Amino acid sequence: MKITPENARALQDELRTRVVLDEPGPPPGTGHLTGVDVAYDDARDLVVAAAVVLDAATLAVVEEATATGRVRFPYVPGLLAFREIPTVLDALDRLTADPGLVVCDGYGRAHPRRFGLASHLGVLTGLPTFGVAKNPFVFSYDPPGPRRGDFSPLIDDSGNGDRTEVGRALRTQDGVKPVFVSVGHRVSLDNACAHTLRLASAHRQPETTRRADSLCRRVLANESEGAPRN
DNA sequence: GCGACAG
DNA sequence: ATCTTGTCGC
Repeated sequence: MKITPENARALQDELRTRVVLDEPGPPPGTGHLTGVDVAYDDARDLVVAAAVVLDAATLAVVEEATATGRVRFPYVPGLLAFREIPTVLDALDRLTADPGLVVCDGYGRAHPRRFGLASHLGVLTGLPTFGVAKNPFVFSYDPPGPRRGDFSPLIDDSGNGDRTEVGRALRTQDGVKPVFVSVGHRVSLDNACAHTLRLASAHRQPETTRRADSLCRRVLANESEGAPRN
């Protein structure tokens, strides 16, 4: 059956039962960290995904891969994964290196049904994943302290009086707006935040996201100006 | 019913 | 996400 915005929510509820939340994940500074991101050209119906593997100890680029596809799903808040994941999976498949821990541009558990992009990608690939988003989406938080490393809980208070912690607002640079970290698959929140801080030593956003973002934008620009596609 | 709402 | 130049500051 084709996935539509109507049945996508039910699919999320089903896939959510496969998320693993009781593993700490790889310790910071070891193995590989892979950033994934996507860029769109809606007018030309094009989508380009990028996967960039970094050495966790040095943050040096180990390998890059991209994939191009057609836009198959509209942007619907809460259903972002269905729009982004097909092309992201293609890009990951083109990697030779072990992706290690995957860092997504968006949410994991911080999602209306606790199954954001990072959770979805983790379940589909089996890889440890977490998400780092630029906005708090529908959640609330008290501003963390002003220094790099300060954080506060990201709260879902949409329920019946409950205030579930779904992630963290994490300050990655002194005096700069925090990023919003949440667990995807097979990683603890503490560990995800530790990785994020290491990856964001020079900028607000983690190096994984910055690298993947610039790569898919670059490729999309080339594809749009008539370069041969694959 | 209407508006808000990751990217 | 995307549309978009110069400009302020380290």
